[in-house]
Amino acid sequence: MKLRDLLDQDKFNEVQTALKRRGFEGGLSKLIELEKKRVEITPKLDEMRAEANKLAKAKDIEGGKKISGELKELEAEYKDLVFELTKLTAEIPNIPDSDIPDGGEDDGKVLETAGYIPKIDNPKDHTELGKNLDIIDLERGTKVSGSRFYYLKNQAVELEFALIRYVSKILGERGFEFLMGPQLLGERAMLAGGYLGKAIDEIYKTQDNLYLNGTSEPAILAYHMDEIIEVPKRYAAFSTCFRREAGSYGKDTKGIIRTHQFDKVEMFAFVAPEDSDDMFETMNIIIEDILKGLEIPYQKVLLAAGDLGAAASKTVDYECWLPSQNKYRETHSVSMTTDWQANLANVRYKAESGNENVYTLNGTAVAIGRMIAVLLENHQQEDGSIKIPQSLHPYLGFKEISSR
RNA sequence: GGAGAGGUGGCCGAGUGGCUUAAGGCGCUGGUCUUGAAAACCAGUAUAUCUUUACGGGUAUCGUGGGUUCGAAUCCCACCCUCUCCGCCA
Repeated sequence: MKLRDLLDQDKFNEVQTALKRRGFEGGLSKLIELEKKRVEITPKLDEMRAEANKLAKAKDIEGGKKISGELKELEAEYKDLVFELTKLTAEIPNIPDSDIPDGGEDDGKVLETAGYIPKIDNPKDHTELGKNLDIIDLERGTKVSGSRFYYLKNQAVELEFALIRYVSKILGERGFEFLMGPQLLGERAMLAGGYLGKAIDEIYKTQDNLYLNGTSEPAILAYHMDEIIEVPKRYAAFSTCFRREAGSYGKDTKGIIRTHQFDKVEMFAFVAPEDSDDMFETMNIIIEDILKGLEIPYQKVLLAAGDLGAAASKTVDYECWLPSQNKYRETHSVSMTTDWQANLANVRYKAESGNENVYTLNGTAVAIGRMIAVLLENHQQEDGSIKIPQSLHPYLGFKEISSR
């Protein structure tokens, strides 16, 4: 969406109504007010500059002096306007897709349920399983770095590597290029990704003004920052992810479901707008392939408008069955971000009508911590051992994890 | 971290206050010539934004942000980045 389109009253009303669905009320009218002003003074400014240039060329010192004072004032005003506009623009979240439900966290719509829920009497949770098998050490993680940190050990570490290779194979076959990049990111990358607005409390910041990424998404987006690229481009990136988990006190304090640090393979795509729905579908299919291969029951949930991240217009969460909690828990998520991120990161492609912003999409391929928890719990046996699903056998030297 | 040198169009590179409308070269596109190609020659070749039915025209951009000046790629200040050497280091 372009700012100028909002100068049209009908369009403005439409956008404002749509944004209200996701709980965004203020800001928009202020933005329009400033934009109107900008559009008004731009030609004036250009004219005055043209005049000043003419005088300078003619070496008219008197006339030049006269105009340069006024010019400076107008330039200062213009600069303030642009600064304010940039700030406000970044605060406006993406417009929610008209297909998604109203409401908040509890109003997502279950689209599909797949897989068979395993029959386990008195299922142990992954914390207990991990401890008994000596593959997850939470106590020492806490000793060293505080709550929400953990060590993976032995077969759990191998399981991580196997999961990475397993999803990499699937992603490679789908034409994804692999990326590993910086995990400390500059301000512009984080801003463009949509992480410095409402979500800023989730992000660690260093004394060098670099931010620890909470996902590799902003690093991939910023890879093509200020570029005109060929579309489509598909990337799969591995990164460790850091999250402050501010405001989630008391939630998931046990185990490795919600931690300050975990590893993840992320999908990201730059596409032409007309191909974005297909790419969204592709990412969904990939996730479903991955989960089916791992023999994990899951449900697919279309998030409600009030539950979206700033950049997203539409998000589908995948929730895997967690036997110890007797419910589905989020492990994957796919988001359509339309041109929202590309607008801030200035990523364009050559369209027929000229250079246009690309559409971007992102989705989880595998978030290791949660996936290990889900695997351990769903594939636990009565004797406390873990049966490894067949799809991972090529990447592991064992077919089960047991306490010797 | 210390010392020095730098940052100019897609790339190389000239440019120490107005003759720059950023020279020249390379690359790329089109044309002439050719059976075809190469070479040669000719022409074109940034982005954003405003304006115009169109042709065209205006403005901004020489790492970023300020400053000096009628006028800045050029002078001043701050910051960022790159390279070389030294130190430290998986």
